[in-house]
Amino acid sequence: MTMSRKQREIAKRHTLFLEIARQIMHEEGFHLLSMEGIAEAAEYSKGTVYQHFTCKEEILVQLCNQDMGELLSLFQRAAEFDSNNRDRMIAVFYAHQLWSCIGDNRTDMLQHLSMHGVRDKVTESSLKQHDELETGLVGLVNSIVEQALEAGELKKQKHLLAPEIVFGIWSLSSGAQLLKASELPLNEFGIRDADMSSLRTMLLVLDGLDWQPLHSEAHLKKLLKQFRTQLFAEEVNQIGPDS
Amino acid sequence: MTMSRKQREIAKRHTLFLEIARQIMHEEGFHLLSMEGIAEAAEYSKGTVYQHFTCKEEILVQLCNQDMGELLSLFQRAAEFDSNNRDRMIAVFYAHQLWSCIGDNRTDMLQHLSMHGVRDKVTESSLKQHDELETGLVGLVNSIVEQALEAGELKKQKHLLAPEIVFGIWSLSSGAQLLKASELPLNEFGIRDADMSSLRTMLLVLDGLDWQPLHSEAHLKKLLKQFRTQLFAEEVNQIGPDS
DNA sequence: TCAAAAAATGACGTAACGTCAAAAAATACA
DNA sequence: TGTATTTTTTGACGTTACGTCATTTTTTGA
Repeated sequence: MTMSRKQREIAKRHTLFLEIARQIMHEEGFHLLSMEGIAEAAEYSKGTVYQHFTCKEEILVQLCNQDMGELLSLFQRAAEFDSNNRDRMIAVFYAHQLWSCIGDNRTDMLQHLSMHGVRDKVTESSLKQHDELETGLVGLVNSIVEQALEAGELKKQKHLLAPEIVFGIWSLSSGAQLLKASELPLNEFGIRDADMSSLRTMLLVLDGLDWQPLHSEAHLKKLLKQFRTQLFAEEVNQIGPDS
Repeated sequence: MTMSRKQREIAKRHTLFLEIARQIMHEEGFHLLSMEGIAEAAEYSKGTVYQHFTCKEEILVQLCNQDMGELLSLFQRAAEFDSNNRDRMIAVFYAHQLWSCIGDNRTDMLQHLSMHGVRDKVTESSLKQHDELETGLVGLVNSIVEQALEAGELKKQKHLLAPEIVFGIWSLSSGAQLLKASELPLNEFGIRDADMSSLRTMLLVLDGLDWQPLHSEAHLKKLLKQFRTQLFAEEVNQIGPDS
C-alpha cells in the first residue's frame, strides 16, 4: 500500500522527531529530554510533536522498539550461524554485546522503559509491539536450547527446563550490560574487559550444563574471529578493532 | 557522643521522613513520590523536608544506603558460614536473593539510583557512603574467591581473574533480580522459579570453574535447608515457607 | 518576661507536561 | 481564480512538582 504525499511527509517527520529525540537522549540523557526540546530542535511547535507521540514515554518505547528490532535481526543471523547449537548460542550472546556497543545508550533506554510507571503511559500498540519483540527474542534463544536438546548436544537437565536455562543466560547477559553501563569503576575493581568476562562466564555455564562440544580455547579464538570477520563483520567495523 | 534533645528530635524526624518515603515508594512507586507528599503525610511543611534532604534523589540514596547496609550484613554472615568457600559463595548468592525478597522494592530503588542524572544530584557524603558500601560488597565476594584460590578449592583460572569471576556472578545475580522485578511474565515463558533458576545457573558457573567440591544434589538440598533454618532463619521467616 | 536565635512555613519563581481554542495552511469546489 | 471547508499547526493556558527564601512561629536563655 502506497502513501500519499501528505502521509509520506508525516512519516518523515515522525522519523525526524525520533532521530532528534535519540540524539538528545544520547547527549544529555533521558531525564533532560523534553518535548519542547524536541520541538525546538526540529523547528516545530510542541503541539505538533504531540500529534505524533502521546507522551515522552511513547517516544522512548518507539526508540526501544527500533533497537530491539535490530537486536532481533542480529539474533536471527546468529541463530543461522553455520555450526552447532552451542556456537549459535555463543553467537547470540556475542550479538547482544555487539548490539549494545553499536548503539549509543541502548541498555540505558531499555532500563528506563522497564521502570515502574512507564509502561502504563505508553500506547497499547507500541507496548504490544514491544512485548512481541521481547517474546521473539526469548523464543529464539529458547529454540536454540531446544534444538541442542533434540540434537543431543545438550542432555535434558534434571532441574532446569529449557526456558530456565535461557533465563540464566539472559540474566547474565543483561546484568553484565547493566553493570557496564552503570557508572561503576569496573576497572578499579580489577575487571579488565567486562564483555569478555561475561562471555567467559557464560561459557562456564554451558560447560556446567555439559553442553557439547565443551570449551576449547583454540575453538573460542577461532569462533570470535569468525564473528568479527564474517558473521558480524559489518557491525564490528562500526566500532573498530576491539572487543 | 550523646545528642541533645533537639538533635534527637531531628534525627527522629529524619527517620520518619525516610520511612514515609519508603512507604510511598512502595505503594506508588518512585515516580509518584513527591516532597510535598512526604511533607503532607508527615504533617510537616515542604520546607522542613528540605531541611533534611536536599532533593528527592537524596532520599532515594539514603534509603538505598540503608538497604545496602542490610545486604552487607547479610553478606558478612554468609561469608562466615561454617563450611568451605564454595558454600559461602552460594550463601552470599542466596543472601542477595533473600534480601530482595524481604525488602519491598529494593531492586527497583537501586535501579533508579543508577540512572543517569541521579548521582549528580545527590550529596557528596551519601554518594561516598554508597560507593563504600558497594566496594564493601564487591570486596567481600572477591575475598571469598581469593580464599578459595588460596585454599586450593579453586584453581587459578587462565582467563579470568578473581574480580572477573565476581563480575560474572554479580551480573547473573543482579540481572536475574532485575528481570524478576520487571513486569515480564516469566512464568509464561516457562520459568517456574526465577530465584531457583538463577541459583542453579550460578552453580553451573562454579562447576564450570571446577570449584571444589563440585555440585551434588543432596548437598544442595542440605545447604538450602541450613540457610533456611539456621544461617538466615530469621530472615526466611519474614516471608514464610518458600524459595 | 522578653530579646535573640533557631526552626517551620508556604508563597513564589521556574520548568515541563499535556490540552485545546484559535490561527494558518492546504484542499475542494464553483 | 476566489472562496468555503477541512486539516494542520501553533503557542497560550492550566496543572503539577521542584527547590528557594523572606516571613512567621517557636524555642532558648539571660
